[in-house]
Amino acid sequence: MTSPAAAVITRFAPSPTGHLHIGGGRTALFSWAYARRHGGTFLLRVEDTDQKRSSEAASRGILEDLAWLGIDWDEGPAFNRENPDGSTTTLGGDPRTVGPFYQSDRREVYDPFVYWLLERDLAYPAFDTPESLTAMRQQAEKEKRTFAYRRASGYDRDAALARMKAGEPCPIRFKMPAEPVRFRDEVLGEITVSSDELDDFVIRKADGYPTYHFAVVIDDELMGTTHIMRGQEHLNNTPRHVALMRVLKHANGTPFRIPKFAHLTVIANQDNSKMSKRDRDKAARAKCRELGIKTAPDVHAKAAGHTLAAFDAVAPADFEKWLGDKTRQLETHALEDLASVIGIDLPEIAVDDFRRSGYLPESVLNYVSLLGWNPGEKDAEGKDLERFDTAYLIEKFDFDRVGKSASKFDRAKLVAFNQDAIARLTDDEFLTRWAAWARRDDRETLDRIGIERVKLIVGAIKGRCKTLKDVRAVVSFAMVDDDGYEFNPKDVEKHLKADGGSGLATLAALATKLEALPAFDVQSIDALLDGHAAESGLGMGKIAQPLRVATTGGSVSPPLGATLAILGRPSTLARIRRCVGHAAG
RNA sequence: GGCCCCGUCGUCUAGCCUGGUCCAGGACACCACCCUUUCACGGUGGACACGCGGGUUCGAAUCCCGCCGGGGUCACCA
Repeated sequence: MTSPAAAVITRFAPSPTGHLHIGGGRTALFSWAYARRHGGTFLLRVEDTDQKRSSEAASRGILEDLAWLGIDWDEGPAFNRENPDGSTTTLGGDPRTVGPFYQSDRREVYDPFVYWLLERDLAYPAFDTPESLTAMRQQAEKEKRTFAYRRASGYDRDAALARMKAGEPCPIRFKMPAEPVRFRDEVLGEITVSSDELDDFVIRKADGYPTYHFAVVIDDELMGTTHIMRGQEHLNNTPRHVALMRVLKHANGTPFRIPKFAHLTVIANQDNSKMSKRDRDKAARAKCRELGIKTAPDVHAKAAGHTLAAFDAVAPADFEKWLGDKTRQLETHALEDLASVIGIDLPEIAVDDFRRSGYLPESVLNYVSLLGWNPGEKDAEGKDLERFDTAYLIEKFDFDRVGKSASKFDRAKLVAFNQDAIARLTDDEFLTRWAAWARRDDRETLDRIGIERVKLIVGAIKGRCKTLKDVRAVVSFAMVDDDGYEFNPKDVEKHLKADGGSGLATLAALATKLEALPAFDVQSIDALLDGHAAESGLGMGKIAQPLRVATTGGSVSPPLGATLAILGRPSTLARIRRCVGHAAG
């Protein structure tokens, strides 16, 4: 038995300002895996102390993102996750009564610690104006040294306390001890920061809310966190937190513990810029500029065949503002509408972006866990082991194999992982997964093709899909009306009219046979085609390509059995008839 | 700019701690060929890296120093 003191408690503490970023997803994954590996507890805490930027919707979105990934939290906000079998599992809860888990609901938790510090002059109210703060910063910059706010030498503590007690709003700052801070990071090693670099940072804002620095320290202590994993952008904050932990005590005199830290590297774009939600808007904006799009009507002018429902919900004036303002973001679906019109793939940044693009959670998890970590094991062929599931991750994950250098996100490799994961799915699994995905993210294909028709040809199309979204492209020829597509002139020439119209003759013969075929399914159609090839002495190419041109307009489509089966007999025959007429006329 | 962190193929990385088995291994991407009714899939093969300069050593991707390069951070945001 492990003693309670040895139990591992990890947490993920997002701030709800939008969907979960892929980097946050990796942090959550590692924290979760570490807790699972040690039979510990993984908890979720929502850091919503910034009233202006936090939202209820974003919190819910992050919970959903985590649940979709399959990362379940033992403690934290309650969430009902729907399982594939239709049942639901409730995530979260508060068995140790360490909640609530929204920091905005914990305000009264922080104040006693603030007062405790205040009484001992380890913290103090500050009354600087924003102007004087800016002036100090500029002065420091001019002198080429780090700006670190320190309490002025003439500070009148009694007067300041009196002003605070009189109700004057003011931030409260922590009085940073003068000694350097040294701590050990599980991945980076020993880190030392001179006290010159540390400031008397704010622990409680004038609005009464604790700052992030204060709330994390208090909450991690109260919730018993033993291991803190977070992005490397927090590395510079850690000395502040450690300094606080060293002086803070509970009411009964017990000092705070110092948990173990592990700072994970940043995930960057290929050009080394930080992956940011704005990258999606940036990509779309650049393409609009390239195409000369300046107004909403310009978008409509190019919209042939594309739905613009979400885009049209955006006021034209707002769209124009968006075009000229790098800091603006378009609503998710509006942006996707726009992207399909201008013909670009938006870079996925948030977990939800990957979900909507049709990636499987297991491949996202697998790929992302390899960014900055690797198991260091070989597979049966002696190659580095790269493809694994979360059970394996849980079994192997530890800090000693976490990398120190930043990594770039390579979408192509993710795609390869996803393609592989899809290929390993059984036909039934694929169908179930696709249907569940399409219900949320591709209603159009689901409605127009329908699960039953996809089922007919699932075996033939599964291997052609790199993502679930690709089903749409693979069956797109079946989504148009029988007279709703063009015949590619070059293909008509090459496969139908050449050789004195032999392709057309084949088409006519095939139409008759197809009409008489007892069962119009993939196998029967393939058998019929094989039979015709043997009988006529023609190569398969001479048979298949004319049919493809006739039924899809071009020379590229899934294997013919599948192509014709999903169209169904009436459409197939109607399309052949139309084509013959077209080529003859 | 100050401080902190990092530096192996285009990208993710193994190897580095405990120097020789590394004229550096794997994966993705790329190129070629094969398979094939198209497009894909698949198969086989190929090209591709130790940032630079010193030092230590019989021997350095591995240890030390310097330089250069990249990233992070400098809020009453988290």
